[in-house]
Amino acid sequence: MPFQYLNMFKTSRRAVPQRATSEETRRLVLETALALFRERGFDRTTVRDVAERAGLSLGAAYYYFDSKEAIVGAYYEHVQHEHLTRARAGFEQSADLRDRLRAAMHTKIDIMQDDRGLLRALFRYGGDPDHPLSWFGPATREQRRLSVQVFDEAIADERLPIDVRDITPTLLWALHMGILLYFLYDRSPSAQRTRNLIDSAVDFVVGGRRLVTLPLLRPVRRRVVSILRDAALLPESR
Amino acid sequence: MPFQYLNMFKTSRRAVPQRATSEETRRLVLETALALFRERGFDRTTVRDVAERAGLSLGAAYYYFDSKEAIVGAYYEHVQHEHLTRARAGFEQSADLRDRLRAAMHTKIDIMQDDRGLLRALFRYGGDPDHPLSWFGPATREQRRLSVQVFDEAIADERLPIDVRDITPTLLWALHMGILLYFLYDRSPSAQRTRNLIDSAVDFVVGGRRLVTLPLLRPVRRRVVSILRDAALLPESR
DNA sequence: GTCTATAAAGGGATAGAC
DNA sequence: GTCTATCCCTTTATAGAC
Repeated sequence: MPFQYLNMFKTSRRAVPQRATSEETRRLVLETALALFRERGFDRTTVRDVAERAGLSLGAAYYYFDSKEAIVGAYYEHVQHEHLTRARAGFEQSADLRDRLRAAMHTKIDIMQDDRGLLRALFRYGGDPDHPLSWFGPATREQRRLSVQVFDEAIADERLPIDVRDITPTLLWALHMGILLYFLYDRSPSAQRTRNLIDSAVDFVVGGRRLVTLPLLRPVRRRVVSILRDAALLPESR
Repeated sequence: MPFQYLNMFKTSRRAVPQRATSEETRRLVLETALALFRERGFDRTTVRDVAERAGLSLGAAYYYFDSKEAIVGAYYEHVQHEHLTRARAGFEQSADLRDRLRAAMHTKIDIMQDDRGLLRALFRYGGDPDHPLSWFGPATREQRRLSVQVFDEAIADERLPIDVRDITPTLLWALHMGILLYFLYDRSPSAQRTRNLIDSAVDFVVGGRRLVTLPLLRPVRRRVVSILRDAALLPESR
C-alpha cells in the first residue's frame, strides 16, 4: 500500500508548506471514493471502505472530508470545474452557435458517462430543499450559478435582445437538466439516445434562435421573462 | 378503537359478498397511512404504526397491501383518479382554454396541497428507472398515461393541427411536472407562488396557442414532433 | 482511544391457525 | 379476513480486546 507514504514527511517540520501533498491525498480520497461508488454503488460504499482502499486510516479520510456527503460535494465541484474547462475548450474551436451548444451539452455527458449509477443515487436528494446535496436547493446555488455560466458563455458572442440574453442561459440550463434526467433513464449503448436527443434539442434551439427576435414574438418573450423573474427562477444579479 | 368492529359480522356466513366492507377496510388502511405520513413523515411511519392506528393487526394490514410501497402505489392511483374527476368537473364549467388549463393544473395542486412532505420523500425514487414508484419509470406508465389524459381532455375541443394535437398533452404534462418540482420547493403560504406560476404559465400557453399554427412555425413544430418521437417521449398509441 | 465482535432493537415481510 | 407468531435483515448500542 504505497499510498500511505504520500504523507510520510508530514511530521518533519519543514518551512515549505505541504499543500501539494495534502491536495494529492485529498484527491486520492475523492478518486478512490468515486471508484468505489461506481463499483458497488453509493449506498453500499462506506467511508471505511474508501479509507482502506486509499491506504489511509478512517480518521485520515475524515480529516479531508467531514462526511460521505462532503465527498459528493467535492464531486459536484469537480464536475462543475471540469465542465467549464472542457466546454471552454470546445468554445475555442468554434464561434458557431450549434457547435458551442453541442460542446456545452456533450461535455457534460462525457464527464458523467460512467457515473449514472451515482447520479441515480444522488437524485433522491433533489426532493429535499434543505439537503446540502439537492440539485435545486440553496446549498448548491453556487454550483448552479457556475452551471448556468457555461451556457452563458456558449451564447456570449450572439447578438441577442437583452431580454433574450438574460433568460437564455437559464432556459438552456433547464433543458440540460431535462436531458440529464433522460440520461439517467437511457439504457442505450454509450447513451446513444441521449447523444441523439442533445443533437436534436440543439438543432431546435438553433432553429429557434432566428425566430425569437421576430417582433411578432416580442410579447411572448416579455411574458417568459416576467414569469421567470416572478418565480425567482433567474439568478439574482446580472 | 371502534374500527375493529367494522367487520364484526364477518363470521356470519351471509350469501351477500363482503366486498364493500373489504373495500372500506382497505380504504381505512390507506387513509390511516396517509394521515401518519403527513404527521410524522414517510420514513418515520411503519406499517406497524398504520395497523395499530387502524385497529388492525400487522398481518391484516399486509393482507390489503403487499408492502408499504404498495400503499404509496394506491395513493398514486387515488391522486390520479381524483385529478381526473376534479379536472373534468372543471372542464364542464368552461370551454375556454385558459379556464380548462387552470382547472387541470390547480386541481392537481389542490389534491397534493397537504402532501408536500410525502412527495418530497417519494421524489427519491424518481432517479431509479427500476423502482415501482418512480414517476418516470415503466412501472408507472399507466399512471402517466392517465395523467397525460387530463391534459388531453383539457384541449379536446381546440381546433389544432394534428401534429400539435399529438404532442401538446405530453408537453403540458412535462410543464406540470416542472410546476410540481417548483411546488416541492415552494415555501410561500398556501403555495401562493406555485399558484401564481400556474396562472402565468397557463397565460403563456394560451398566448402561444395562436402562434403555433402560423405557417412560419411549421418547421419548428415538425422538429419538436420528431424529437419527441425519436426520444420515445410520446405515448405509443394514439 | 480505537477497533471489533456481539447483542439488542426496529421494522419489513411471511406462514399458518382460525 | 384477521390474527399470532416468527423470520430475517439492517441499524444501533455496547462491551471487551488491542
